[in-house]
Amino acid sequence: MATTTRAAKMAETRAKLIAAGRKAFAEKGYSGASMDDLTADVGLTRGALYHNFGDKKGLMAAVVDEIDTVMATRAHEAGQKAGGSWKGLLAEGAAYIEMALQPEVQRIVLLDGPAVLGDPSQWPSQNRCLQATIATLQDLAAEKAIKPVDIEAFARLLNGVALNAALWVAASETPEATLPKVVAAFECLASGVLVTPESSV
Amino acid sequence: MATTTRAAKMAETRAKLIAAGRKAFAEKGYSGASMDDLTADVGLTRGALYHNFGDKKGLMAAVVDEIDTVMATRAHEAGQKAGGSWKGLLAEGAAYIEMALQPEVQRIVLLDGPAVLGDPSQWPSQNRCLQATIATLQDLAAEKAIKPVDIEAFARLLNGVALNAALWVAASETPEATLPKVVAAFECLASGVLVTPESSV
DNA sequence: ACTAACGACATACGAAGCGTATGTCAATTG
DNA sequence: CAATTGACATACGCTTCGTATGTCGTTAGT
Repeated sequence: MATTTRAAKMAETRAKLIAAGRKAFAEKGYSGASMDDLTADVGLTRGALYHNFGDKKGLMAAVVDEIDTVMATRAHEAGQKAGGSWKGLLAEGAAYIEMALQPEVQRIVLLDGPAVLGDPSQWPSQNRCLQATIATLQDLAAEKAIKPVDIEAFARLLNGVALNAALWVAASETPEATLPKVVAAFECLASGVLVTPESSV
Repeated sequence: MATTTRAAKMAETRAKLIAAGRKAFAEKGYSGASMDDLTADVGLTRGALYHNFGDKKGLMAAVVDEIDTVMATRAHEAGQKAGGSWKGLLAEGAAYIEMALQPEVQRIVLLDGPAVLGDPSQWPSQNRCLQATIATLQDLAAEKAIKPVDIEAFARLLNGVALNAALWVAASETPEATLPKVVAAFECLASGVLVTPESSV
């Protein structure tokens, strides 16, 4: 396998471009990032970019998808580790909030992403994460632990809260002090769906 | 008063530019809106724009502030009309969701605004709206009707839910059918703060 | 094995758009 | 009534995006 196949080489350039885009978009913002510069940073030109991703927005979509997918899996894992469906739901939300504190996530996924790619609820990666939340809520519904609310709507709102919460925490002057208050408020909001106050399912 | 004073004339050009910006930003998006075109639409040039607002972002800030201020007052009025603090909180949220269904609000305030101006929680107009929500929550706290949660954090999250909810409703295939489900989910989330389930304070 | 087609990427070109520097004219002021 | 100020227009340079064209290595067909 000393011979690098062409497909592998192309995958490598794609990976390099995504990495460069991730860095540039995070540091300069989407509109501030120059395609000439970011391709040159990895020893390529815009030719490679337009061949692989179509246009600037295409690279942005790839970058967002990568970050978002990692976030979804991490949140899901956090939910699995917690004991019980209800604890899992809270852990999932907390994990989201904490991940969204990274400047890279803030700038790319929360601020520029919606402007460039449109409503996040339409992104394929967001939908993946949404499925996890919906599954957890369905478990709770099976246990008769929650009110008869539309599960998809509730799940979308819950995810939205987590992202919004992170946005505020990061922008606050003292993020460390704000974080626990926000997590508490998040759990308070989420508990609205429970039939029995302070349940521990 | 047949003589138009200079200040009034300048205020008029400002108003014309804001109106033109509102239209262009809503139709083309922030990055797609050309300053040459939008100023020409009201019989001016970019000279007037850079003199009055500094740069493109300056006009965007003025446009967002105008829209956001109207939204805040409308939501506050809706809250006042409802009977009781708790009903008022729900009415406020519902009003926000419904206003955010307008394409103009969607595009300018929810999608492009954060990318151009940064985290919405830092906008002066958003803070005005936040104060209203906080005041309502403080009323509820005085009535001992809610849990001892950090009021500012809860208020920010609640506002975030409303905006996020609207974003999803507008993007859904059948907004009319989705709206009631979302409002129900919103009320479910908000009820998490109550000490007594299904209160009617 | 040799040539023809194809794919991946580079280079060259044209078209906007933004921000600034400079110009102009009316209105105010002393 | 002259001088200055302020509101806005015009002109310019710079950067950037997207595409159209070119090049070279690789694969396929015989």
